[in-house]
Amino acid sequence: MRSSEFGIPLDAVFGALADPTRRTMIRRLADSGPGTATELARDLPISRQAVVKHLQALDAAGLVQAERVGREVRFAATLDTLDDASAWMADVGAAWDRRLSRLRRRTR
Amino acid sequence: MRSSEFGIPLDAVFGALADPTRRTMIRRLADSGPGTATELARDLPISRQAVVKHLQALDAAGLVQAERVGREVRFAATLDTLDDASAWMADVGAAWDRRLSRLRRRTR
DNA sequence: GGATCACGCAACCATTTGGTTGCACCTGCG
DNA sequence: CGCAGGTGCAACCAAATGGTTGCGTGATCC
Repeated sequence: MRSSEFGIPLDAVFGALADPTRRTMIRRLADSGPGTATELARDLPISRQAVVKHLQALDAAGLVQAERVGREVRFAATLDTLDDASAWMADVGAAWDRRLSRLRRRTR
Repeated sequence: MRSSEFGIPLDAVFGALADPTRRTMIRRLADSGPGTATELARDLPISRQAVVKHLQALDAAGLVQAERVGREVRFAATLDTLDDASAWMADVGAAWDRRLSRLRRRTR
């Protein structure tokens, strides 16, 4: 099981997901479709600039993708990256389960 | 479809997973079995105290469980919590996919 | 009983993070 | 053209993070 070749972005992905505001944003983008920083900021208790910074974090993690449309910049969720994170978790979980069954077989 | 009732710990879980040292630790615990802070510190380039702090973070996230054995404290991985995180990601992914297929049906 | 080993607590430090405000720069529209 | 709306810096700030060191306490082993 070609485990363990997880790239560098895990830091960024988990880091991005660690913030509730950021989670809210990507959720919003995921089910209401792409939007601009200014739009996002309208629904949130923080300034547009704060939103921009969060979007940068999400972008760095590959969780969001920017596209310029005239004078505005629309951000869309790109959730392929979540797979890497899922894979990592599954991998650790597998190791643990493997160890447990090994033990179970041995003891009592 | 019991979606959306994700507890508070998502912050803690993703936050804990965001740090490479912490990921290394839980991986180590997952496939080499439980260990103490002092042991962990031997394999890592940081002090025991730093390891302790990381373990606190992992514990707060419910990713690790402490058990006192005589004069030492052994930490074991408890990965049920990962499921919550997985579920969250799956949920967002689902929303996104739903939206995509809705669009695909509509445009061209 | 005494030396030792692992742990717990606290102070302290540098850097990162999440947020703000102010202002300059484009781009589209009437 | 002129102006309004959206973006893009940059400076600045408080709090959280990841790390250190020093020292006190408690269990174990001979």
